Amino acid sequence: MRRSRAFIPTAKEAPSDATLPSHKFLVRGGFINQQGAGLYNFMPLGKIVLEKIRAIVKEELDNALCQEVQLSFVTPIGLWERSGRSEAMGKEMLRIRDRHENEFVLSPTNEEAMVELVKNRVTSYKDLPLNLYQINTKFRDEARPRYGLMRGREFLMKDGYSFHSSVEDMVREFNLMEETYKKIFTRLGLDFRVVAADSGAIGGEGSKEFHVLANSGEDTLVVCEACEYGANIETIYESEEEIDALKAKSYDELQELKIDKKCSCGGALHFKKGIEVGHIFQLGTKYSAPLEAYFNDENGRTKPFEMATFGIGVSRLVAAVIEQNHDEDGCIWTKATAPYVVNIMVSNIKDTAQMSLGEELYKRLENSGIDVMLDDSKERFGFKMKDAELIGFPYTIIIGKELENGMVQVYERRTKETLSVDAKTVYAKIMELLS
RNA sequence: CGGGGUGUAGCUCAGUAUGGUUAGAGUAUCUGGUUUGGGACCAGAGGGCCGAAGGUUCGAGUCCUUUCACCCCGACCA
Repeated sequence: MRRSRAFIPTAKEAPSDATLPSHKFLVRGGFINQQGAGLYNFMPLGKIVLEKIRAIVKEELDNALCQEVQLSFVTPIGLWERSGRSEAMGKEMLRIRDRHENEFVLSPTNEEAMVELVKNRVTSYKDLPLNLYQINTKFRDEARPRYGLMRGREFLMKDGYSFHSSVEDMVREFNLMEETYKKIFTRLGLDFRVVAADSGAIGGEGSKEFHVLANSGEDTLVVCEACEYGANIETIYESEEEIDALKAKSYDELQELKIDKKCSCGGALHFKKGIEVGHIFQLGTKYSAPLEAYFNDENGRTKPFEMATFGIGVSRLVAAVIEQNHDEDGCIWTKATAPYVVNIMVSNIKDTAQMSLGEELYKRLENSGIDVMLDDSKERFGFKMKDAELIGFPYTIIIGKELENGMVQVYERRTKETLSVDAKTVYAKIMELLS
């Protein structure tokens, strides 16, 4: 993309109500803008990031033999009445009426719809297991939406549902999804923890949450510094009385308290703040039994499906990446999530030598499949640097006055270090950095 | 859902206690000039139904009523 043609309305000032870094920088960087309470528009940069995350999620799920579908966003109220969740979810479900006065719900989640989809279409144990997912808009009418993309009312979520002929097979899939989720978050370049969790309104037995570690997270986790153990503190309160005394304390107080308890591996336990970006549940027959979704087993017996469900907050991940990766100047995208990985900054576009080198590099990198931005805007050097830092390109090639000596600079956003490189070898250098 | 707050230029905000010329600033935008390695400088220009609807008044951004929207604290919540 060329900066001179791009719709990237960056701003010096953040909206006064934004408190989180991700909210401030995503708005200032021209990624998103607010449409209403808990409602956000994605502008070109935000849309690219969202699609990149979505593509990685899809690729890993497809590798694990999950299949993507797309369920209707507007669903008849009857679907929710049959499962009893019309009542249970209450006002969080946004209800609307059509011209015939029929009542509908904007899907907050899709267990019912997915069970209905599979019911009577898969009727034999021979056709199991089956794992279907979608990456689609959800709407939850939160009492108080806040924190930008972190807790919106309308959001993009991947929700997956698996169907099995036995509990053992369901647990196998549950474990497979845990591994798949780890691959996804690792590929995204995130520092995360898998923790034992409370299963909340969805219900079911085994449940694990995936948290991106960030100071601004809304959840408090207890994590072991030595092994992989981690738990959401909500769960611990319920199961371990001795830590219950800490319940009333604030997070800051918690930080100062030493937990005498050691992890079973012997490592020390620490409190961390986390952003929940994934949640997997073992459902069993919680939905299949009441909705009468049955199959025949090898003995010809009719049984409800054993089910599990798997969620990833795709639009929340956009914010989570920034909560974990930013500094006072703006966003620091990971290589996998950056809207453009390389920014070629032509310091003075009136300088034909600078401009033609910029164009040449732009073409070469694009031909190599690199997502690259050519900053051919008329702005001055300082403005362009501030802009690049705010947007957060992982690398910026600075083509400026040093070109007279045949040199350009490679600026790394995360470290803010600048490396002087011969203009002739900068392409190879970038390819090396990106490999 | 309880409690509190805010709506004035694209954005960030003054102005409202005590009603009174033509509603301001910064920033952004446009023109021209000077600049050209860290959001530059000078000069000029455009941009407003003061959230909306009623009311009081000779006169309302300012006072009253209603309403809508957004935000903050809490409760709730994948």
